[in-house]
Amino acid sequence: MANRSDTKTRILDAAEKLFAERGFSETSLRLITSKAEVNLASVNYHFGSKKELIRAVLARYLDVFMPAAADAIVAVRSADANASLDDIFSTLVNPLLELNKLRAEGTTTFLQLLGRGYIESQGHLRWFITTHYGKYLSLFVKAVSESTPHIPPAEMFWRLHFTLGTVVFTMASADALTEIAEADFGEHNDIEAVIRKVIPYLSAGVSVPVNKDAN
Amino acid sequence: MANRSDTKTRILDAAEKLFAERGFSETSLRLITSKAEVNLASVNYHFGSKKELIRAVLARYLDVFMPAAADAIVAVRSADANASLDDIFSTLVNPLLELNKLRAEGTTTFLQLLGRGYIESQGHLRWFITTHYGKYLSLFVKAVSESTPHIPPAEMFWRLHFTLGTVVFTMASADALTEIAEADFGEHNDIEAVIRKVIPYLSAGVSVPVNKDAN
DNA sequence: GTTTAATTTAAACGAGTGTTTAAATTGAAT
DNA sequence: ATTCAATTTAAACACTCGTTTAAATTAAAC
Repeated sequence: MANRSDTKTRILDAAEKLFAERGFSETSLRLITSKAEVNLASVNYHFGSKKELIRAVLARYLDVFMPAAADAIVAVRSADANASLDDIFSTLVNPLLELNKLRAEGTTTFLQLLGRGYIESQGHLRWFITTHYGKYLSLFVKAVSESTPHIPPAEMFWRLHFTLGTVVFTMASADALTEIAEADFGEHNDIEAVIRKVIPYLSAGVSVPVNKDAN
Repeated sequence: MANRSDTKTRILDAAEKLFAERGFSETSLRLITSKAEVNLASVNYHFGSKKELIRAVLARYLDVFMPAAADAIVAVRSADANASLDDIFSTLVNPLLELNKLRAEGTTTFLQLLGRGYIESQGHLRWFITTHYGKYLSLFVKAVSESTPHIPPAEMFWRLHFTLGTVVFTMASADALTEIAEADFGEHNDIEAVIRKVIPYLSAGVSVPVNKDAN
């Protein structure tokens, strides 16, 4: 046993779990390698550095999710050229849930990693995502913008970042929130339930008419 | 010169700026004390520990903002018992902008600190805020809930956390976002403009009717 | 002016970090 | 069986971190 890819995978599996739970900078390589039951130095041997390990962890999900999500959006829009904003957002649900087939808790882990990434990273991760997956992001922005033509581009810029904040923050603390919700209201929510709760919230916010005479 | 409170204030001023910019764990005491031009050990002498310094930095804003915001909300609701959700959110704008009179860039700094706090803290800050300012938070939640009676409590729990995520994330990266917006769309936004952009977004999301037959 | 307390200072401590090194081990090809 | 490259291993390196210590300095009280 223990062929080449085994150690690499053990590291990735342990790292993604810990990164999602506690964030990147709060997770040491020693903690990762002890959970993975591999030697400390093997991280630098297989990945070169901690930064590259972080990128590899994210890439393993993004390489699956991004094309699937793009395909789904293209399909929906060619089936219905006037797909609503809610339709566009809802289209992302299936590609997200498909990640559970990739690995156990895949959807939650991916969303939490995404959240940690956007929250923590100053530069290297943002750069990595926009340069490697920029064309997908453009497609998403285009689909959203064209489904809500009454929102001017500058306003849409802000609203999409509001949306990113909502998703990222919610997912980074999703575990804690579902626990509180269960304790306080007795309703159990899995990750799909949370996603389906957030979509109407986002759709309403992004598409609300701009009040010209504000202030 | 350099009497007792001078050193303390120099530390707080330097710390809040750096904490807001780079986050708590990414800001070392050595960086703070060098910017403040005080000795490294004076942080532990005056504040006891880094954690207590973080709390002191936040308390300096919360002690001003929380009572002012609570008063404003009470005033609005007694003037108009049917104040809308938008009214409630808008009521917070003035207390926020008043922080600019406390210190230069006070509003931005406070909101960014709040964002960093909710993003980074695992326990001690959440505990500090809820135990010291819990009664104000309850008042806010009550005001929001009663302005949107068609949203059941469990759903409101989630939507308020979505809202928290939007605000916190937007503010933590507000500087970067205003720069991009200026470069890409040529429109300059100060902190007040961003606040006034986010309020309609939040109001629409929080108050959107619940779709019973979702899924 | 002397005493006493408060504050500032330089230095070190101990623990933790990512990374590198060089030797040991493994697996496959000859 | 031997060679050779790939991989794993234990150890050390160089650095940063928050915190503590004990001496030096400053300010206040008597």
